[in-house]
Amino acid sequence: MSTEAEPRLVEQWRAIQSAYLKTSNALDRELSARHGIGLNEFETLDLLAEHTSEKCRMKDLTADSPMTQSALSKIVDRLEKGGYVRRAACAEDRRSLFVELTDAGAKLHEEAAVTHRELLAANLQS
Amino acid sequence: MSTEAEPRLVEQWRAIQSAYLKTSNALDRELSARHGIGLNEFETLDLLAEHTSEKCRMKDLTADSPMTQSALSKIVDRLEKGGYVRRAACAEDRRSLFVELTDAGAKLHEEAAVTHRELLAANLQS
DNA sequence: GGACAGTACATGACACATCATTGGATGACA
DNA sequence: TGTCATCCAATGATGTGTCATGTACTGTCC
Repeated sequence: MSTEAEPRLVEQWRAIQSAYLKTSNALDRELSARHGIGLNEFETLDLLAEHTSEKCRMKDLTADSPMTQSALSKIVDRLEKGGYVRRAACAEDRRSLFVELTDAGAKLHEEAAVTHRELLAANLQS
Repeated sequence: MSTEAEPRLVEQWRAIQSAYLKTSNALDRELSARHGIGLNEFETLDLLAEHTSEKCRMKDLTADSPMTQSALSKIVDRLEKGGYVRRAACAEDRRSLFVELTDAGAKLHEEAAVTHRELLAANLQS
């Protein structure tokens, strides 16, 4: 709240902003070039890969992702069209849908994860 | 490069991502609600306000902003339509355009800057 | 001074995110 | 059981960003 704190906040914000934009642009560019998916697609695959033990509903994705429900629906559309993901009916609650990685999706995720980590290493100071 | 460094990188990345998205969403939302401009519009006004001593060409904006030249052209369109900014011919180089804050633009910037700092304080840990 | 590469900005086509809404399923309660 | 509020997911309209390109001007080099 003090007036003197403000310049530091603005600096801190610019640092975050710059780090985020630089890194996410690099990630998006390289993931697209090497694997044909954008950053948001990759992160969705990543969520699915973490959820491997339990079935993952659309609403679980929505809960764990910063993206909108609407956006996730369209991302899953694209992933499904690419054959990386499959929507499966949910017997217990017919409003819900399970989303599962296909084998191709698991493979893609594994490969793209290498690129992902590589770029984080290159763009973030450790 | 070491394998052990990777989890830390991923954590660091998620922290940046989360801080950025949370803060930029809050900024965008509040700036829109209270002042009718988005975050990128505000940051463009901010650049113009800093450049106050010298005239600012479109290309200076492009150099100082993470945005694309194309995006800036459209942002300036919107700001101009709102009466916050004015494009002025540049006699020395007729390809160039000066971009100047109008009085309304300076006033808007001043007001919005308060909101901006307030939200930074609320969203960033200091 | 004429040709031409390079620069400054605008614009059109396109990608993708959000918001608002819809359709269908569920659960609670009279 | 019928009604109704709520929930899950998809979809259409819209806004805004990028890329590729167009238009106009500049400066250089012959």
